[in-house]
Amino acid sequence: MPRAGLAPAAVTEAGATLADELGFAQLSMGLLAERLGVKTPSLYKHVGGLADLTHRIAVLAMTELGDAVRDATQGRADSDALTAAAQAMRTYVKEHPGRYAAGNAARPTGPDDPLIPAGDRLLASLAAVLRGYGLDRSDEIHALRMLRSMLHGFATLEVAGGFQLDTDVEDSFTWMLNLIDQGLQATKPSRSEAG
Amino acid sequence: MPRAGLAPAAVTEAGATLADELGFAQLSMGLLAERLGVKTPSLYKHVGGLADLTHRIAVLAMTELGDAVRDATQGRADSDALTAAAQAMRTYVKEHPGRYAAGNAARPTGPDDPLIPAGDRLLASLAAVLRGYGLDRSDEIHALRMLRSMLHGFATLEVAGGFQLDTDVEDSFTWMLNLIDQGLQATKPSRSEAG
DNA sequence: GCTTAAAGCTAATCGAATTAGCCATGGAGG
DNA sequence: CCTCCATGGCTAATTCGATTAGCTTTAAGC
Repeated sequence: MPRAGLAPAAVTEAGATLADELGFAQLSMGLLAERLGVKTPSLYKHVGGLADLTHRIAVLAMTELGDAVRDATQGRADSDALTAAAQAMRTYVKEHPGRYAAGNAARPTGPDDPLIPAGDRLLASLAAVLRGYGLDRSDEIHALRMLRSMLHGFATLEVAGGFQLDTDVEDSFTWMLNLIDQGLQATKPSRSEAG
Repeated sequence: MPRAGLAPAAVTEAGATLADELGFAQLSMGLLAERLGVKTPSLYKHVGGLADLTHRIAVLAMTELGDAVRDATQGRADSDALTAAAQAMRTYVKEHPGRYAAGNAARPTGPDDPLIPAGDRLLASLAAVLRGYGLDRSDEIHALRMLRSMLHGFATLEVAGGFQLDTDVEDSFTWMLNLIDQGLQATKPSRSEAG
C-alpha cells in the first residue's frame, strides 16, 4: 500500500474543494477520504477530526478572501476601490461557497486562534476602502458594518439561490454599490459638495 | 404511560424554540424528544423526520417574520416604514436565531411547498415599504434586493457575534438605515429634489 | 362496554465520526 | 547495503444520532 503523501494543508485544501462542490453541509470525513483515495480513519493522522477540518477550512477561506480583497483594491480609491472590493468578495463567495460558509460558521476557539488575524485582515482591507471616503472617525465603524452586512448578505442570498431570475443580479449588485457610494460621498464631511 | 398530546404543530413549535435556545445546528430528534417528555421514535408519529422538522420550522419562521414585518409597517410610510420593517426583522432574528437559520437553510421541495408563499409574503411586505419611495419600476427589484441583503447580512452577522463591541450596534443599524433612506429618497424620480 | 386508529414504547438497523491497535513504508544513521 | 523507528495507512470496534419495525396502550366514537 503506497502512501498518499498527505499533509494537513493538502487535506484542508481538498476538504475545502469538496465543500465548494457539494455544499458545506455535505462535507464529511468519509467523502473526503474517498476523494483522497484513503480510508476514513487515515485522515485523523492529519487533522483532528471533522470539527478541526472545518475550522482549518474557515481559516483558509478568511485568508484567501482577505487576500483577494486586498489585491483587488491595490491602487484604487473611492468608488473604484469599493467596486473592486465588492466584486472580489462576491466572486470569491460564488466560486467558493463551501469555504465561505465554513468561514462564517467558525467561531474563534481561543485568543491565539489564527481565525482572528485572518478575519482582522479582511476587515482591515474593507476599512481601507472606506478610508478613501474621508468619513468622520465615528462614522467609520458604522460604514464598515454596513459594507460587511451588505456584501455578506448579498453574496449569501445569491449563492443560496435566494434571488429569483438570475438575470440582472449583476445589475442589482452594481445598483446597490452605486447607492452606497453616493451615500458615502454625501456623508463625507470635508468635501465641498454642500458648502 | 399517559399521552403527551402532541401534534405536528406543537412538535414544530417546540423544535423551533429548541433551535432558538441551542442553535439551529444543535437541534436533534433526541433533544427535542427529551424536551417533550417523550422517546425519540415517538416523534416520527408527528413529523417525517429531522429534515421534515427543520423544513416545518423554516415555514413557521418565514410566516412569523412576514407577519412581524407586515404588522410593524401598518400605517407607516417612507422612512418610518423602512425603520419599522428593519427593526422588526432585526428583532425577530435576534429573538429567534434558530428559526431564522432554519428559514435560510430551507429550499422549496416543490412547486406547492408552503415555504414559497411564506417567503413571497415576506418579500411583498418589504416591497410594500419600498413602494412608498416611488422608485422607477426598474429600480424596485434592485432596491428590494439591496434591502434584503442589508437586513439579512446585518442580522446574521449580529447574531453570529460578528460585530466586536456590542455597544453602538444599535447606532450602526440606525446609521445604515439612514444612509439607505437618503439614497432611496435621492433615487426617487418624481420628487422635486434636484429640479 | 367494544372497536380501532393514533400515539407511545422497546428493540433493531444504519450510517458517520471517532478510537484502538496493528503493520508497512521509507528516510536517517550506520 | 542494512537497520531503526516515526509516520501514515489499515482493519476492527465503539459511539451516537437518525430511522424503521413491530408491539401495546390509550381514548374517542359508537
